[in-house]
Amino acid sequence: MGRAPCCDKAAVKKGPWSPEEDSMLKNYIEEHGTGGNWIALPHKIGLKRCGKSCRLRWLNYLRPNIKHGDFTPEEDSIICSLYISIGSRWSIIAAQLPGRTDNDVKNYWNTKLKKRLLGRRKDQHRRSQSAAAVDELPDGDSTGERPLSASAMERIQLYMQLQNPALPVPVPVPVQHHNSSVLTWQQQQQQQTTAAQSNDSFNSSATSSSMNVTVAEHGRSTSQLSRHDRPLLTAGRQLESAATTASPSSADNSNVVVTIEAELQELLYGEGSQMRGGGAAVDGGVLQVDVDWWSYYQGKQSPVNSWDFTTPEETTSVFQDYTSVYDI
DNA sequence: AACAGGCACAACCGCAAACCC
DNA sequence: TGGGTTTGCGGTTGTGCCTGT
Repeated sequence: MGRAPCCDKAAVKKGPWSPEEDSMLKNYIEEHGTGGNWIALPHKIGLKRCGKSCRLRWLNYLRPNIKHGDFTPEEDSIICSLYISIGSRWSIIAAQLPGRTDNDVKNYWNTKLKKRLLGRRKDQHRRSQSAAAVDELPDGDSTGERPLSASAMERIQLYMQLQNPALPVPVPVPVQHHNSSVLTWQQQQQQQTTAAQSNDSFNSSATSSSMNVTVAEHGRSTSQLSRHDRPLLTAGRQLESAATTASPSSADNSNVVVTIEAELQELLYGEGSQMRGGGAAVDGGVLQVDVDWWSYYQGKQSPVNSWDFTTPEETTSVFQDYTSVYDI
């Protein structure tokens, strides 16, 4: 006996929404709100739709102030930077882009940005080679090691290619236990749990203060946080924890992140391109980076980031967390 | 003009986390 | 505190449009 379905699938309409359905849903929510129960909502309205479908339609399309299409270079830059920093956390990335939804960002990444970034280096390294290697990886074993996710692999691939296009595309190697500085997946999970438990109040950390800014943007104080905001807090915790568990053995590449940012802009917009008067420029073969990017992370510019990377070193540590585990 | 393939976007699905009783 | 319910998220699929042949 499986999980109970969230709705009666036979009695529920699927597929594209009609303008009539849109207006019914929009009018009702604007007048009455969601009532705190999406499952019950379609019945109240008289819509033959699943509650989840209503929620998605509202959040991704009908909600006020939704932007569609035409991402700006600034948005491109934020998406790429955050993707490399934290992976496919689309809701978090979208939270930094006012008016954008996670679905929008995800689609934009998958259909355009990823191809733009990886595609430019494709001539040098056949991606099929790495794809085959990833396919052959085991699904994990009894020791609890987790295979590298496609997202993480992609990020490392991007990173390695950006760092040195001449290198072959890396193939992840499951962690060996000979190096005490390298944490297994289980150990990291354990440490993250411990870190979360020892930080229950979550008030005095940098994470909390930056969270407050984000929440304020939505017109609510921290005390008014609903559970819908908490994934952000959880993500902040996880990132904070990941930063502290990063391997110390691979410490000194604090400029990696800003270098990635600079190169991202080159890949996206061409060599020597600059944004907002900042970004990267190539000077005598050495990348000169104006760290405008970090002002996002430090709350100096809007939109403000919603977690607690306060230095490039911390984000770099998160990246190290991925690379160290797989002996890359 | 017809067809195939690619692309972009909307929508769905399954799972895990959070909530509530 | 445990179990059922709801929500949110990320991955995947479906569909319509566009472009090239």
